[in-house]
Amino acid sequence: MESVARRGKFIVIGLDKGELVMHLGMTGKLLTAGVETTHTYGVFTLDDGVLLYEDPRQFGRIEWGDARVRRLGPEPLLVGLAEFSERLKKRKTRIKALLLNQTFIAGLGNIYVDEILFSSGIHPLAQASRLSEARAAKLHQAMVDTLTLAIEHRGSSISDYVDADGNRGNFQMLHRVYGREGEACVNCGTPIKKVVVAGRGTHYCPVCQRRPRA
DNA sequence: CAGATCACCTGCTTGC
DNA sequence: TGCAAGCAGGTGATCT
Repeated sequence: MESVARRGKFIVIGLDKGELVMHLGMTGKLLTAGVETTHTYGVFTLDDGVLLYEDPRQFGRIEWGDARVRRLGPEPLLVGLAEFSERLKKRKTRIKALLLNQTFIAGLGNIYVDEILFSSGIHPLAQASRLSEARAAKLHQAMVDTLTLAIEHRGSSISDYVDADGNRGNFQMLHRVYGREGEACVNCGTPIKKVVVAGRGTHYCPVCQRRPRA
């Protein structure tokens, strides 16, 4: 093994034979300690130990080559406001669906999209191309701030997620809309709503995130 | 081509 | 208590 990198939700492992690209899906885990279980689908022998790949739901993938990675959009913590805003203008779809689209921007998942939209006061059904410059700027800032804070808290552990050492994250304690249906909005007290957008559970405050005009 | 929906799989929670 | 239905952090095939 010569290198390990991340791009979006993919882990790229450089080997002398080429690149091994992994995606953990929803329940995949790569562990440096532990024993094989019925859900262990890969065992990698390292010079100094073993790497176990577990994935109960089997939504994860391990493949050769970077074909998938090359199609990804920019990294959310690297893309500038100007480029982000330009890309938004070209898309007519609903902002929630667009932020989840990995070819638009890489690495955002359902939890973080809901939290980012809440922070920026944007309704999940808002049409991307119709966001004002000011709202696009707010969205960009919320994206950077939310991810930075989540990384500091080592991610969101709701049921399965742990890091490579088996440790849970803490960011779920700071979720303001995700998983809080019916609870009072931290800004205005209105009960948080949950609907389905782009096939995903979508949590938002109906007052702080105004529905766009049709 | 862009956008929307559904299928994929297992396990845990909910409600009767 | 038991069991079926519903739901879950993601994507990709397949429609329109």
